[in-house]
Amino acid sequence: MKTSVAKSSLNSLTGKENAVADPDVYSRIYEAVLDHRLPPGTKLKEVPLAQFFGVTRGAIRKAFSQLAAMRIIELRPNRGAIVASPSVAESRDLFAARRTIEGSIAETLSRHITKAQVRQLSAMIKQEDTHYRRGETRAALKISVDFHRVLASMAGNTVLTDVLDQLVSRTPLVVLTYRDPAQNNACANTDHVEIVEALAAHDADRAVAAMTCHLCNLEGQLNLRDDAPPSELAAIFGLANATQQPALQ
Amino acid sequence: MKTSVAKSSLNSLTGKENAVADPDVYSRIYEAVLDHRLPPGTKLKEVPLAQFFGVTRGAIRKAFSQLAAMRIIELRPNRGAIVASPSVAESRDLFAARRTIEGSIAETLSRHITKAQVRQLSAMIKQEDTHYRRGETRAALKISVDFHRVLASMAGNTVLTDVLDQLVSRTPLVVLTYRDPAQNNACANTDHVEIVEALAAHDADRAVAAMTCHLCNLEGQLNLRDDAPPSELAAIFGLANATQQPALQ
DNA sequence: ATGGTTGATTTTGTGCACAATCTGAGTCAA
DNA sequence: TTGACTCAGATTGTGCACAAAATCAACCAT
Repeated sequence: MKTSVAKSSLNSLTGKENAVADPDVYSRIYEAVLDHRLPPGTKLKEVPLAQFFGVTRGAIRKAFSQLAAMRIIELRPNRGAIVASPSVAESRDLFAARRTIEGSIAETLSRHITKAQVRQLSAMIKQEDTHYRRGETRAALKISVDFHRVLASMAGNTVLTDVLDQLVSRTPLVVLTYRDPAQNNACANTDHVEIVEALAAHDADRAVAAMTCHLCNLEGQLNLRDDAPPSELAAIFGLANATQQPALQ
Repeated sequence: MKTSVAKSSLNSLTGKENAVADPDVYSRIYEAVLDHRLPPGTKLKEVPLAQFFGVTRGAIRKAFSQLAAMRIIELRPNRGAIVASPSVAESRDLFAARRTIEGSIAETLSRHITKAQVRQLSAMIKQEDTHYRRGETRAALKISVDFHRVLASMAGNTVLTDVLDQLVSRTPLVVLTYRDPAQNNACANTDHVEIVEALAAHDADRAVAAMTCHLCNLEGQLNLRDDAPPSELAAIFGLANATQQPALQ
């Protein structure tokens, strides 16, 4: 098979790292989860994945470890990995945490944002818009996520940037899990425009408000009612359900 | 040797976990780093550690992986692990991030804190104080750290709690690295009292101010001047220095 | 039917041997 | 002395075989 060939060529390209997952394996699983090709609750078996990617179980294991750190998958002792199914409470907490952190980032950045940075952000928004118009939802979504990452890195606090990266990475999974099918997610591209305008005007209050509002809008588009009385039970059921019919959804 | 005996008994107690480090190995290394028995820059070799702890290299490796995720150690491909030596900029960012997150936590908690929770926090402060009076600095420091963790969990946002846990865990390493020897670190126990009082009074603004002030005080006790012109060079030098003379510091 | 038990099969976890890589002392030439 | 080169020893990375555990279906008793 071309298993060993693919592997060795990959290694020479990327360089192996101690306890750091092969970035390709990591991102391929991550993308699959975000594409809903692997819906929440799906069991991830090591051997099939290793064979499919042409790597050893060890490589899969490392990727699992990092995906679990990002809360993209859940690692259960002796029982393998499943795609995470974030609860309603956890999803709400995630957005609340993002409001806190990104509010702070918007405030900081509004003080020392440069014109070049404003241009870069505007370019991202334009690109995002182009993808949306062409119906390339996935590409647009990716840029939309990157927009927040870039914003964080521009603010200059590396610790907050790292922390936010974890939160931003988890968000698409939440969105896909609780996206309201009735509601068309006209992703608030105008929100991003408003944020950049406020930043460019060096108006901290307005920037924070715009960011908070944007995140609230995003959360508001989701179906995050915990009305179901046995909420925990429902989560378990949904989880077991997905495990049994992973290919059907 | 009792290697295998110690290992199997440990396993039966803790239960092995997929890609999750043995908690004992993890915390023993963590404690050693925080005790400055392993100063920043120290090389951590797998085989000696494995022999010392009576576990296999695999167990050490998993612990490394998690310690690296917490930024307690740094993992360099093919070159092993060293104790992290946080830069001045990173340390400042860490405190800034904590102010953001813990400010939010204080604000949230000030709204729905219960009397029982106030009692619990007061008890922790009292215990911390007792340890300080007895000169048990290490025990006191541990409670002091836990105080912030408990505060976060009381606020109820699990995502923010997790995120803050990472930051809080890294803080002692920063403090030990940049502690000003001249300044006696009369750890601001009174700060904690003030925070709890503000929370108990349901005064959000005062609680946020108290928390921010506390973290600023903590940071202010450190020697975080980046006056050295080649700051990056200084970091590298300090790092290499520590690597070569790990036992002397 | 329902609940519990057993055992074959699948899946995850781990130890070890070997491969790949790095380190540092030694050598030599400029 | 400085710099480049080489090579032995030390250290990290990985694949595989085996061990441990969970799963699932079949079976039995109630």
